[in-house]
Amino acid sequence: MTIFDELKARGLLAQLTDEEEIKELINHGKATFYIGFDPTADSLHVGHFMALCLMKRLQMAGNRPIALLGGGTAMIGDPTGRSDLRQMMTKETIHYNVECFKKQMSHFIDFSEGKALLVNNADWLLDLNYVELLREVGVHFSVNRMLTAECYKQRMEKGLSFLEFNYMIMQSYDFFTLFQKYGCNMQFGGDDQWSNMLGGTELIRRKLGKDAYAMTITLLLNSEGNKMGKTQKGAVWLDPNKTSPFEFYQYWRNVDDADVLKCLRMLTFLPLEQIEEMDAWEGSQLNQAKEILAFELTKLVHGEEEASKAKESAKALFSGGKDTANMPTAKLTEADFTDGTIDILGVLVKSGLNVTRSEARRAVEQGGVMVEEEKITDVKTVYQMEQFTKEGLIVRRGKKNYKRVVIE
RNA sequence: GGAUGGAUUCCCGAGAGGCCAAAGGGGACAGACUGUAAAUCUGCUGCAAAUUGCUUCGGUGGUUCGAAUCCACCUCCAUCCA
Repeated sequence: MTIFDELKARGLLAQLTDEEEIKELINHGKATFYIGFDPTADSLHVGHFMALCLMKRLQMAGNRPIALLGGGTAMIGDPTGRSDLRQMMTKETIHYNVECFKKQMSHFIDFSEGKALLVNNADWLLDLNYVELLREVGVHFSVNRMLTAECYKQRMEKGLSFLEFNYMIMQSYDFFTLFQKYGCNMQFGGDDQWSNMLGGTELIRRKLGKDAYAMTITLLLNSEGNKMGKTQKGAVWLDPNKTSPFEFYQYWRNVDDADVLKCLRMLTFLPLEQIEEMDAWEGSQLNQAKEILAFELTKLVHGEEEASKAKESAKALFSGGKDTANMPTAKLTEADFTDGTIDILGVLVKSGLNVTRSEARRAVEQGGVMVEEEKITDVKTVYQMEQFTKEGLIVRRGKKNYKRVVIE
């Protein structure tokens, strides 16, 4: 199976500027392609992960990837898919985020010996001369056409600043620059980037009279049409300090039935034949597929050892096992106790299971809190410091939130 | 620059001097049912030393016994005019 067919079979391809040409290039390892990542946070998230996987797949097929860090474009802020202005980030924040991205990316992509490149568009965007840019690049863009672009549509009602309006031009200029500097002939990105990417191919055609290609990958949406990888608390991060391997595992273990197969196809490297077998599974059997999904992804992001740990502790918690060694742990200090005691609300808040005491109180009152498999009904329940030594106490809030609480 | 309308809790959105920690919906959280799923039903949703107290309705000041509600100024947003 060719790489192109595989991508297609996995449902990754969304839009392509020239299917035949792109097929030819990537199947024969003749593509030098780039994917842009704007450093809007200090860690990559699931959306980035998909793009990195695509990079990896194509790299394995002999193509050369360029990871473009948007140190310059982040100064502007991509308005795509946003209903309001992004908060402007300081240069320091952007710089810091760029460094974080670099570190994380090197886990996924082999940058050694020029097999892949890592560049930062701050290197060319920041020194641009305004008037010169307008004359060189600005002439090639029609405002009328830009305004009809999908990515600005949502903003036409709420307002779009001139700053953000220029984002497309910056991204187009990136492609143009990479094309000239590194012979980068293709750009990939999320499907929401389509219009920005077309801007680039158009610019290259107009300025150089040459062809470059663009291809978007399907956005990973759940059955309700929301982007996956987002929780109430925010994104699912790849940084283990922001989203622990256990939480990461649990996120995928808990996807809707309707989304499991799609996720397996799009996110894992499991052979398609194996995934097709799972397609026949029904009902509670899907839980196995979810386990596989969660394990595979955790393995890719955090390594096999962490993945096994996460799997074991999940098993222990939900299937009555005894292994508590790998359960997420919360540490209390002596300062958390008054006269050697702490009440249940204090335990819940200090362990991070609840944010406020009011919230913790509600959880207890509604029968959602268990300590060592025993339901707590009294808000005033008090614990002694000694009870947290050694193994500590296993505290549960709701069905899926567990912490082993120990004293330091 | 001018005119008009607007800003309410996580989001949408009622509220038009006391009965307002603020209707209703969504979301989140908890319970029941389940398969760690979905759907459904129930509860709950500012904070706390919790039959009470404290802080909230864009900001600052004012009127009043009492202000989300009235007044003044300011900030931001939308629409129209320039």
